[in-house]
Amino acid sequence: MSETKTDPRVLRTRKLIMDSFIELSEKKEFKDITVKDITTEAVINRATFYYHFQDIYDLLEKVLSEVLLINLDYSVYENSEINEEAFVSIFKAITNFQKSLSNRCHRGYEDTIARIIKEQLELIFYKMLVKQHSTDDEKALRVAAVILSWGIYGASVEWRRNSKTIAPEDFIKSAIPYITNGINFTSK
Amino acid sequence: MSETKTDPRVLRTRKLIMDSFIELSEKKEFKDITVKDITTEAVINRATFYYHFQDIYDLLEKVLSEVLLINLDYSVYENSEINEEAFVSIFKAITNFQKSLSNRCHRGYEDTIARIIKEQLELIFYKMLVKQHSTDDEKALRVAAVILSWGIYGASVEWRRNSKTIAPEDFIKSAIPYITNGINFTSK
DNA sequence: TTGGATATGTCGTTTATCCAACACATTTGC
DNA sequence: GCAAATGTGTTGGATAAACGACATATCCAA
Repeated sequence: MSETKTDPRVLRTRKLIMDSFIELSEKKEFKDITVKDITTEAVINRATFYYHFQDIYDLLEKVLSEVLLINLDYSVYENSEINEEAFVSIFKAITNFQKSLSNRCHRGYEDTIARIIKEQLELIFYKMLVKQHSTDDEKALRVAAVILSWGIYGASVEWRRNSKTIAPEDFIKSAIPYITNGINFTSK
Repeated sequence: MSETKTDPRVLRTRKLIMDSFIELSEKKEFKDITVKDITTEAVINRATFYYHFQDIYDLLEKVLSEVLLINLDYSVYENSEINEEAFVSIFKAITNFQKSLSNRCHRGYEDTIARIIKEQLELIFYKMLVKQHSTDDEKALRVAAVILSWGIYGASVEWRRNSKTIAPEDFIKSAIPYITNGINFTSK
């Protein structure tokens, strides 16, 4: 709730850097983008880059996390408990996100991207679980979040591999009954 | 030529302030715009405003000068000596500029605006005269620039008062022969 | 008229950003 | 293969911008 509001300078600078990176990544592949490119585009000093990010991989992570989070948060605010609707919209968010990535050619960073997606998913699911079950068994909820995140991410991998012709919502909907029944069974 | 390049921070901040001011001046009249409004819109600290501008009138001057200068510079680079074409395009720049102002309602500041326009015109004309006549009689060129700036500005006032139905280019073209003949006569 | 609210301009301190320089790694061209 | 060029990550000192506070001015409603 009460986030200590951060210095407007850092907000500006971070946005400049991230936007410039996104801009550049529409023209070149990630491996061809240098820190100098980014700071030149953003018109900030190269040293300032390192004030905010550890290196260019750190930037990649944070940009991807944020882009993904924007999609996911939307799904969450629309329906703030884990139900069929939420599941479907989160799944669509993931597939959308991966589609936008494939346009930007981050080849060779699939593992990094996969990790980021799962991390963000886990965060989201955990938040929702806490809201839904106000238990204090934090660890159990964390594990549940891990399971859900890996599961839904795995589904997106599967979808991309075989079933791109099926609409994402139909693809995920077909499996949901089994999952949700399972969840209801164990938690009630 | 060799302008000492200025700190990117000040370029950014000045642009933020000026853009915010222009943005605000499309919604309110100048007299209703406060320094706080501007700095809030720009998301900069109020003290920073005073680091760059003496007060809000100073900002008005600089914004107007810059907007006008953009128009004028274009005219100058297109044809860098004072001839009929340059005269016409400068005249059009002035009338354009005044038209854009009348949309933004700077009522009560006509005198300020008139002064700014003449100052900028004088600057432009002086530059062009220096380039054209590489004499070292600086003072004479300054006086000539004053005459030209007042003259062309006066023409724009006259045009706005009576002849808005005539196209600016036709309006100014009708008078040019007499002026340029005069200039050629005295300088050759 | 008064008093509260809002705007102005300034100051001292803290923090973010700039800049030039450095040592080191990687790439590129010959 | 080597040299030159380019990229990386870090440092120390200089400067801009942020922030909170202040005295003062202006405005407006009670």
